[in-house]
Amino acid sequence: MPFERTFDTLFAAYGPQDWWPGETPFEVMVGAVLTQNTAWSNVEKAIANLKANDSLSPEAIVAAPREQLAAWLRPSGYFNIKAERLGNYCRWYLAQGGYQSLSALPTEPLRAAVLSVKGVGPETADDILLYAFDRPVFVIDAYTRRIFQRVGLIAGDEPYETLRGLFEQRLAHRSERVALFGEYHALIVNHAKDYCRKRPRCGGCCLQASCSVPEAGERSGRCSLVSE
DNA sequence: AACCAGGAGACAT
DNA sequence: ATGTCTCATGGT
Repeated sequence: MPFERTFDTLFAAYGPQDWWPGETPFEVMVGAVLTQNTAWSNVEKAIANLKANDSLSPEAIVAAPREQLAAWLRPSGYFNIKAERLGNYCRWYLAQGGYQSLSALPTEPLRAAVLSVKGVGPETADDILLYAFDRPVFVIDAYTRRIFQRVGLIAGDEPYETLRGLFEQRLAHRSERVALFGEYHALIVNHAKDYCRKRPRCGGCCLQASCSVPEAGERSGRCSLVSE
């Protein structure tokens, strides 16, 4: 059960992550779009701008002029593209009748619907499904590919859907899958932030026996999550 | 001062 | 199906 053992290793090292950062489902959705290829610290500033202008709602975002929205989103980078994508998402979201209405859909149809929004790809969609709609989908990001490639469990270049299916099936027997998947993805990202990013190019994979997650305060260990 | 961050779409091959 | 380019701010 390598997939479960990896989770146990990370959980033992870091404990519960209590993700996603965001006070409401809608804030989670906004964060999911804004964090595309972007550091979360930058996303926080953009969300703070929306809040400061009482515009963290689909209605306000749809009503805002593109220029205004782009200005608010500026700290999160790609602000013109993200203003467009966030606008697309909010118009779709309102047209579908909002959270309650969407919640009535089964997981796969809901996922297909979210994916139909231009600017929402598989990872963003799964962030939204998992953390805003509490659906048991496994999020595959660049870190996940890198870690499990180095552990030797995947090739690393499989299509997104292939990996999502693999992870979900290897963990299909577990209960509380929404909580498990949510913690798992959070732990992987946290591992990259709090450990790997501080030790770039250390030469191996942190999750192998020869490169285990160190005890708190320990400085040794090897990791190449941030690599080449 | 390069490097890269919790990707996705357009386009060519 | 599979590569390459673009988009952009901010921290290390």
